[in-house]
Amino acid sequence: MAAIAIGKLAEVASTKVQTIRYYEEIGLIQPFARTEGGHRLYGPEDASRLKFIRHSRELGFGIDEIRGLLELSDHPETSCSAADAIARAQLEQVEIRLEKLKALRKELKRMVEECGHGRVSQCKVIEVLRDHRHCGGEH
Amino acid sequence: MAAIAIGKLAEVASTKVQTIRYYEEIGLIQPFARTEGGHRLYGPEDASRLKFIRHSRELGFGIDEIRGLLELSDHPETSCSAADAIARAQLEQVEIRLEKLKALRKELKRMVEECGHGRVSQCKVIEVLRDHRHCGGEH
DNA sequence: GATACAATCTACAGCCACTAGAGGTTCAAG
DNA sequence: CTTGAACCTCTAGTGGCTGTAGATTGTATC
Repeated sequence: MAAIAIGKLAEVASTKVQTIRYYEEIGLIQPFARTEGGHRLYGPEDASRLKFIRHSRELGFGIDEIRGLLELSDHPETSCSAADAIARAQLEQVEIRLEKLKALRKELKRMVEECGHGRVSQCKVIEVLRDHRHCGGEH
Repeated sequence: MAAIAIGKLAEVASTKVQTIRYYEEIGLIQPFARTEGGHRLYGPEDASRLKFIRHSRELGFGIDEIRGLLELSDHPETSCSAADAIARAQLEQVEIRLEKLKALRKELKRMVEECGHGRVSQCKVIEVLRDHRHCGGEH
């Protein structure tokens, strides 16, 4: 059987060894066995699982959501509406963050564009930070 | 003199009391005095300072950057180019995050749009999470 | 079989920016 | 003078890892 050590698993899934051990601690992934000396042993399906986790994290899913998605992934016969709901909720969150970030960029842009490069006493950057009312009420 | 207690300061700056104490711990703000019993006393300039800190945090500046901005704010006679640089760096970070978030939204959108609402075994959401290659190479 | 050295083990501390709680003290209103 | 809200300090927890120390194990080479 093609058992691999934790280092190799980390490599194929572009993760750190510690991260895998952390995922084990919180119950996301388990080695199928250990060597006599206690080294963790993983199979190919663990690599898939870990990649699934990492990809979900990249997409901004939290650990609890990933737990849910993994649960679903482990039960292919169930309806995928739960997965859909989780993804939709995440999309909504992303949209919200996106809007906030856009407002933020607008304000920062104005700040640096209005900077006269003189003394701090006339600095728009500092002034805007000092007084929220300069923001045009976007947040 | 118009000394106010920490609760009032928290209120006027829309902060939590604990947050102010935390800011004190890390050296961002200090009460000008204490009562005999040990209660912190603040003046109006502390409210401005705290608002400055909070607004900067809302704009995504980290504590160390805020430390720098406060330092500049305290020295109005110096050049504002440092403040400008900090703000520009922050703007750049925001642009980067914005781009990432947009790519993310795109992927999530495609995920939920392609979901056939059937079984998990045919679910696009799960499938995409499983295999990064479904992403169109955006990240 | 000995040796060297990389990889792994456990356990714990630290990161950021707070937030929450316990258990006790002080302040201000009535 | 009593009540009760607000305050005090101290400690621990959040999320999602990351890093370190010191010991042990696995493997390649001689």
